[in-house]
Amino acid sequence: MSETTADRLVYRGKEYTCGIDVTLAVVGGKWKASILWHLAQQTMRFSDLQRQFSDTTRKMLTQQLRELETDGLVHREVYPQVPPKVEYSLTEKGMSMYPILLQMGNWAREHLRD
Amino acid sequence: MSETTADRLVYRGKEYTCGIDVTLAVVGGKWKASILWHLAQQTMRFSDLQRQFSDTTRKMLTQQLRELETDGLVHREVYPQVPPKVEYSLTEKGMSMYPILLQMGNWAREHLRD
DNA sequence: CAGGATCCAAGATGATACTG
DNA sequence: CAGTATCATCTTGGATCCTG
Repeated sequence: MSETTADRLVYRGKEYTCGIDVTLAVVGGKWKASILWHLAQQTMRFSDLQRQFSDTTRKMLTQQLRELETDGLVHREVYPQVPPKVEYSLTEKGMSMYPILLQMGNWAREHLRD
Repeated sequence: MSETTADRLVYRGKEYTCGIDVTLAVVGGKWKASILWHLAQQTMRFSDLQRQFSDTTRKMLTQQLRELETDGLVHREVYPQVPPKVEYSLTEKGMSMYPILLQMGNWAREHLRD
């Protein structure tokens, strides 16, 4: 992330009005917060994630994981064997997001009673 | 927000896998975080917000404000006069989100260097 | 001034089939 | 097992015009 003029931020070629929006761009995608939460509990194989997100297509899951990997929050470890084995885990950067995710969860429970 | 079975949450008719996703649904919309941040600084008229978000259409701004109002984060005060005057401010619930927004902004600055 | 209504383009997501 | 490719669809966001 780099700063330009008058509080404008640039991250990966896109402009944002504030850091909050950058964070939302990184963790706000569909399923991303959930993925991060699950990976914070334990390293998981792709098939484990598929089980957790049974109503999500493989395509979406893969896509979101790739983006999280690109942003450096998730590490993807490929074991060169047949059948393939791929494990996903959080990087330090990913871990650093965890406390904020917890607070977001708590906020919903405390403030959004129907 | 209410709980159903196996960690499933329901908020305003939609199902979510966790509270984090509910929070993201509420504050993750386009411009919403920015709107909340600005309103945390001061009450603003619609025209003030238009100036701040000059590259946003009235339609989008109105839509996002309406949703924030529905979710109880923003208060909309209409003054019955001609020409109309409408002021937007944060509710207590909206204010309660502010610390988390700040943390999200800080996280981006600390962890997302290009 | 502060919007609402309508139509359309673009982007995000889903279904399905195929692969090393 | 862990994907990719392609096509269809559903949802968002923008442009434009109208109103009390």
